[in-house]
Amino acid sequence: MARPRSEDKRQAILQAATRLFAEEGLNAPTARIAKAAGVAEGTLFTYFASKDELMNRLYLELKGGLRAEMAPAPPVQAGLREQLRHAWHIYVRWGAAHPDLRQVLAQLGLSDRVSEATRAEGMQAFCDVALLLQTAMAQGGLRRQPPAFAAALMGAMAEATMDFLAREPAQADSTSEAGFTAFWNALTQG
Amino acid sequence: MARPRSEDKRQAILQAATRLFAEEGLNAPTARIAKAAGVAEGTLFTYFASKDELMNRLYLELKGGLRAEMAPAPPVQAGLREQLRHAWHIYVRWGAAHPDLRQVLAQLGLSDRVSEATRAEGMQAFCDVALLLQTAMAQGGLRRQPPAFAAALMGAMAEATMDFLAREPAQADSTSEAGFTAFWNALTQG
Amino acid sequence: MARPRSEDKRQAILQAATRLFAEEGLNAPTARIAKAAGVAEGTLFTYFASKDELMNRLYLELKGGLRAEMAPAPPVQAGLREQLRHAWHIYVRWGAAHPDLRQVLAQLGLSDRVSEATRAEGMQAFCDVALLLQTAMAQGGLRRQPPAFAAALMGAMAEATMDFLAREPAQADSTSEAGFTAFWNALTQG
Amino acid sequence: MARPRSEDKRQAILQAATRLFAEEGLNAPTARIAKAAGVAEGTLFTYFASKDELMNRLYLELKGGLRAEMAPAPPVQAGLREQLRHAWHIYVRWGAAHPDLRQVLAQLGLSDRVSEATRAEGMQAFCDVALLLQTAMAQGGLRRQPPAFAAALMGAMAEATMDFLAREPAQADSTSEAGFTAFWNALTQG
DNA sequence: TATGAATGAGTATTCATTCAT
DNA sequence: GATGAATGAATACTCATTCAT
Repeated sequence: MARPRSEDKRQAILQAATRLFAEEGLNAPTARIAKAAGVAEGTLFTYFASKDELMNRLYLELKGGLRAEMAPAPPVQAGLREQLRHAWHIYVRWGAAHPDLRQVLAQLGLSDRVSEATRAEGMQAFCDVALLLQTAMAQGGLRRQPPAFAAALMGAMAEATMDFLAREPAQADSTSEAGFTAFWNALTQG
Repeated sequence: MARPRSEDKRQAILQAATRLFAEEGLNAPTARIAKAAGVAEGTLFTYFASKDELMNRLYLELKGGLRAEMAPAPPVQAGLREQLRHAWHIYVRWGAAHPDLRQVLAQLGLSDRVSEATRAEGMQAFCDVALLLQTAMAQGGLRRQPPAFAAALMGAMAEATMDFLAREPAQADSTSEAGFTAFWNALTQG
Repeated sequence: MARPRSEDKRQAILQAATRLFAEEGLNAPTARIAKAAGVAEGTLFTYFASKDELMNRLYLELKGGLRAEMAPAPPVQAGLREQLRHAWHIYVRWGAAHPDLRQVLAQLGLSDRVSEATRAEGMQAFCDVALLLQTAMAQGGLRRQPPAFAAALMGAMAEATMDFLAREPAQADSTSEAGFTAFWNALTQG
Repeated sequence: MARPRSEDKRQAILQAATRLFAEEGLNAPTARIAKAAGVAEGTLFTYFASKDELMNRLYLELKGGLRAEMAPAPPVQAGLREQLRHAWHIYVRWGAAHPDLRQVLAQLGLSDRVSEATRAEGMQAFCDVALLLQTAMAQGGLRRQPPAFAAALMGAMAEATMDFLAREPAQADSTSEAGFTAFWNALTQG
C-alpha cells in the first residue's frame, strides 16, 4: 500500500517554513524550505498544494499552538479579571518564549496570501476569550463598541507589551503585569 | 550623483510608489512605479539609489506628512488630557482619511528593508507627543515602564481603533473618542 | 515483467489516455491518465514501460480500431471504384463519429515519440486498400508516382473532408461523396 | 534615448525559435532559444511578451515569408489553370527548399497556442489564391461545397506532395507536376 | 540627465519515473 | 501485482539594476 504520507515530514516542513519565514521573511523560497526540512523540492508539494496553502496551514498551526497553551484555563470562580489576566499572561509569555513563532504569525496575519476563511477559522479557537472580553467591556467606556474592538485592543496591547519584554527580559513579569493593568483599565474604566 | 534636478519627479515617484505599494504590496516592481510616475525605468535610480532607499525615503515622507498634520497644536494651557486627545484624534482621522498611506506606512514599518536608523529618525518628529505621554503616565500603573512603552501602546491602540473606523465610518467620531478614552485610562489609571 | 494481469486495466489506461490526450493534448500527465483509468500512478508503468510506449501502443490500438471497421469489405465483383468508395466512406464516417479518436491519432502521427517502426506497423493493416489504390492509379496522371503517393493523397483528402463534415454535420453524406469524387478524379484522371 | 529595440535581435530570436522548434518541437525551452539567438534569457521577453506570443508571431512571419514568394504572380491572361499551377509550384518548391520552416509552420498550425485570430490573419494573405480556387471549383464536382473546402484540399494535397518530394528530390519537378494535375482534376472534374 | 533595452539570477510548480511498503 | 510518496531536473517568466545612447 505504498508509503503513507508521513506526519513527521509534514511537521518538518512546517517547522522549516517557520524558521525560514522568521529568518528571511515570507519570501523564503520553497526550495530552501524543502531542503531545510530534509525533503526534496517536489515533496513539499505533495504535502501542501502550493506555497499559499503552506502559509495558510502554518497560520492555523501557529494559532493552534498558542491556543493549546491556554487550554488549562483557571477555575471559573476565579473572577473575570483573573481569567483575563490568565489569558493575557499566557499570550505574552508565549510571545516572549517564541519570538520566531510570534513574528511569523504576525507576518502571516498581514499577508494577503492568508485567506479570510483561514483567519476566521483561526479566530474561532479563541471564542472563549472573546466571551470574557465581551462581559468585561460591558460596563466600561467601550460598552457601545463591538466586541471585536476589545479583542483588537487586547491583541494590539499585548503585542506592544511583548515588544518591550523582548528588549528587557529581566523584568518580564512586571512588564507583562503592567501591560495587563493598562489593558484592564482600558477595557473597564468609564 | 549631485542633487537630482527635478523635485517634481522625485515627488511623482514617491506618490507612485505609495499608490503601487498600497495596491500591490511592497513587491510592486520599480519598473511599474517608474511608469506610474511618468518617468523612465532608469530614471527612478537617479533619484533613489536603490529600491531600499526609495522605501526608506518614503517611510520618512509619510511620517513627515502625518507629523505636519499635527503641527497646529492646541494651546498649551489646554491641559494634558486635551493635548493628547488632540494628537490622538488627528492621528486617527489621518488614518481614516488616508487608508492607503496608513497601509503603506504600516507595511514599511514591518519590512526589514526599512533600517533602524530610518525608524529612529521617523520617531524623532513625534518627540513632543512623547513628552506628553511621559508626563501622563507618570502617575498611573505604567509609571515604572519606559516612556516608549506608552508610545507603543498609543500607536497600537490607535491603529486598532482605525481598523474599526474603517468598517463603520458613520460612527467615526464616537469610535475615535471611545478609543481615546480607553487609551487614556490605560495610561493614567493606577 | 511478464504479461500484466488484467487486460481490463490495460484497456482502461488506453481509454483514459485517449480521453485525456484529446482533452489536454499529448502533454497530459501520466498521473492524471492513471487516475482517470482508476489505477494508481505507478500501476500505469507495469502495463506500459514508459509514456512513450503507451503512446506507441495507443497509436496501434487506434489504427487497429479503424481497420476493424473496414473489415466487412464489399464483394470483390463490386468494381474498383465501388470498393475504394466503400473504404473512403467508412474512413470518413469513422472520423465523423469519433472526433476524439481522430484527433488523438493525428496528434500521435505527428509526434516524434511515435517511432518509425510503429508507423510502419500501423500502415500494414491497410495493405489491401493500398492495393486497390495502386490499381486505380495505374491509368491516371499519377501512374508514374509511387503507390504510397496515392495513399498519402487519400489520407490527406479524407482528413480535409472530415474537417468539413465536422462543421456541417447535416450534409455529411453529400460532403463525403463530394470528397470521394474529388479524390477519385485526382487518382484516375489523365 | 536609450538603445532602440533591435530588429536584428528580434529576427535572431525568431530564427533561433524556428531552428529549435524544428529540432526539438514546440517544447523547446525559451532559455535555449534565447541562447541560440545570442541574447540573455530575459531579453527574449522584451521582444515577445510570452512564449505564446513568440509562437503567434513566428506563425505570421512564416506565412508571410511564403506569401512573399508568391508575390510575382503570372500575367492574369495566363488563364485560371496556369495561375493556380504557378501558386502550387511555388508553394511546393518553398516546402521542398525549407523543410524546417514547413515543419514548424505545420506544428504551429496544429498547436492550440496559436490563436484563431492569428490563423485568420495568416489566411488573409492568401485571399487571391482563394479567389482562383473559388472560380475553378465552380464547374466541377465540388461546386456545392464551400470555397474553403477547395483551399483545404489544396493545402492537404500540396503537403502530401511535399512529403514525397522530400524523399526523392531528383524528380522534384515531375512529382510536383503530378501533384498539381491530381489537384486540378480533383477540383474541376465533374 | 534621461532613457529603456539588456541582463541573468531567482521562483513556484510540474511530471515521468522509481521504489519502499 | 498494486500502490502512491518521493524525487529533482526542467520551465516560463520576473525584476532590480546597469549602461549604451
